[in-house]
Amino acid sequence: MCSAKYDQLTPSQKEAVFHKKGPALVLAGPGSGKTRVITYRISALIDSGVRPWNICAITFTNKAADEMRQRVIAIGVAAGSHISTFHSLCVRVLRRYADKAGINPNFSIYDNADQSRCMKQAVKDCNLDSVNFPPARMLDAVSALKNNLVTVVFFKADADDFFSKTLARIYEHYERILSEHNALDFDDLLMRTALLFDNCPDVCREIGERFKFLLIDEYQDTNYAQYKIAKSIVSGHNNIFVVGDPDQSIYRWRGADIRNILDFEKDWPGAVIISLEENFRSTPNILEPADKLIAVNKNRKEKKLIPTRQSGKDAVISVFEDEREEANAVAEKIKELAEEGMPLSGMAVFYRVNASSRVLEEAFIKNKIPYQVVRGVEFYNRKEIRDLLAYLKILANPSDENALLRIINTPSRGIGKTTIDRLKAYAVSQGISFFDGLKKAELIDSLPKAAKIKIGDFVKMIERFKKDSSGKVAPLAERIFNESGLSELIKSSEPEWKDKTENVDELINTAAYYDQQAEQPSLVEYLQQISLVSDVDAYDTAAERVALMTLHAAKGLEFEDVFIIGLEDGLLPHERTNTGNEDDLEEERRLFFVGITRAKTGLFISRARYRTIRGQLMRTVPSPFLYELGTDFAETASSCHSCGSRNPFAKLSDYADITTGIDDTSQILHDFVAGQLVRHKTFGLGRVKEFIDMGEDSEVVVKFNTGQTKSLMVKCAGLSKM
DNA sequence: CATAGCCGCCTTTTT
DNA sequence: GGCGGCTATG
Repeated sequence: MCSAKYDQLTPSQKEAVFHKKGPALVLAGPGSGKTRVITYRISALIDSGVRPWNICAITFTNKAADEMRQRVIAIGVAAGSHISTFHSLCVRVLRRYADKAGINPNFSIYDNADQSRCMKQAVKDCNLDSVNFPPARMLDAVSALKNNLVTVVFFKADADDFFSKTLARIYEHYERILSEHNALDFDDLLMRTALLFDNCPDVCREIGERFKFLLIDEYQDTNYAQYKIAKSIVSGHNNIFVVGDPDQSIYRWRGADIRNILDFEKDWPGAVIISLEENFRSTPNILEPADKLIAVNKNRKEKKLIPTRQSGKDAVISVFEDEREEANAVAEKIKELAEEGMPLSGMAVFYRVNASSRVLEEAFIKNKIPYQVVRGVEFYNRKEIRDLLAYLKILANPSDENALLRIINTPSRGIGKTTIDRLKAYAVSQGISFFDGLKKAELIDSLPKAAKIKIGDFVKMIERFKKDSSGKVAPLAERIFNESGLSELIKSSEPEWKDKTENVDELINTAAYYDQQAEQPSLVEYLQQISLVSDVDAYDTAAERVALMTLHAAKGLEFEDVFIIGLEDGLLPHERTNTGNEDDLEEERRLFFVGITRAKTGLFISRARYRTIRGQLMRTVPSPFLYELGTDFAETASSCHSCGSRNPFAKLSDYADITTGIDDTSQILHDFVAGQLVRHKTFGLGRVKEFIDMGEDSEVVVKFNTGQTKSLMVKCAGLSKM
């Protein structure tokens, strides 16, 4: 505590940073210095004599981990503490204790694409059709089970109704396929680690001794498996220190359980609770509407956002004709701000769904504004990248059938579907892996001679690569690219061969970077690492470019000026959450809240009257959230209404009026949209379920908040649109 | 067996 | 509007 470096902390921040031992929960609103508290706490612990390697800090993304590492070093602490995400930590643990976890340490990590492939197969293997049992839904269900540490055996024993029993079968088959491929999915990483700790007290103890202090950021977004992992690690000493904000919990759909943070005191008796309510990021102009919005959520602990900054410019809500006008206006406003001196890196545009980035990109290109779409995984989803990685994966893990099937005939080498089917049948009949089946192709009677030769050549090539797969990754990747025929394949793809080559070069660069930074480069480790990259990981904070990202990706970031587009019912809140489930709606509200509170001084919210959805131009309904931002806010806008500024094409700076938009829609009486909010004189608020267009005699089916559903004649019903 | 073209599907958010 | 999978054709 000797150092002046802690002087700038507030009293509550200091209380958190210098918390000695035992469990502590830091309830911290947006912009209150959460990450700073963890960073300084690492430093304070080390100052007090704790060895760096006895500290484990968990962040939400790899990007956040990288930044925290740099900050820890920047405030004068030598590196050495373990800072990573839960998933990365689990991979390390699982590799180290693979035998005790009952897995092969060279496991592949299966991403969404791999998972759906396996799930499709699993559904098929159960002789079920994918209409009644959509693989995507089954995957969600299995993921939820894994997040709650429900194993196949456990779930099977519990399944009593038809659906559960069927799901249990699907789950079992899916797990079998994964294990045959020697693969783990994202949820497995957590579940297997949690179960390992449960089953092997010695491993648990060893980890607990290694990590004498556990710090977790974004604790509101941890799921049950992560909670159990944390609990196991600290079981010997209870030195758990978590930081989070229940109002920023936006990953419920992924199993995040807000009770982890709400029940912290119950879980760890004697826990110290520290609140950080002061906001150092945003002006009151931004915090006020944010506060009013989040206050609408019923399922929450009340908490005020206390501004510490001076008032600044007003937040703005604008209406545009369609998504192109909206995107254009955003681009123009950004250009204007840039001309006034705002660096491009200080501005960001947020949207609910990734698909929204397209229109924005076009507008940015047209306006010649440098931008970056923050979407890291996209790179790894490119065909040429996946192909090259598949070669590497098959070397690291020959059981990885997904990888093998991907490259066995890429580039074409005359091994077609029939050959593959025969090979597969043989492998299954012999109870060996697909790759081992390939090696024995000579013995398969059903295969023509030509096919055997081709397969033999392929196997020889893979074995050749395998011989130098033990050292650095980059030279191996380069060699495979040149010798496998991938390089020619790409060169022959006419218009985009240049882009593709650049992408491959980029991949080889990342491999080279890995080689250089790793103590002992290993192909397996490299592959496992890149499987865990997240969207934000690709975000180049230093680049002088405007950042475009989803609201989810925006978590933990901050910008001087923030644009949030598409404030329309069905988009934000998203229609998939219009299930009548209040919890889902509240999560969407929190998502909007997270977006708003990323802004330091400028907040520009917008919506479009029409939006192209699935290639069709649709009339939209304003997001109900717009009405929750507060009356002052709405009045600011309507005062402009009186001055006659109603031009929907106005720049964002010329306040368009949100109430104008409402008036506009309510005047058109013969056109309702399913999902739309309406009000009836006697039944009150409701949502349109169906619109039956019969001109003057049109009917509309409305489900009212009272619970009843009514079919009404539009011309007599006197419905007003909200 | 390869390729092109077509049909029909889905389409939230992500480690 | 984009992709995966299927089919028809070479």
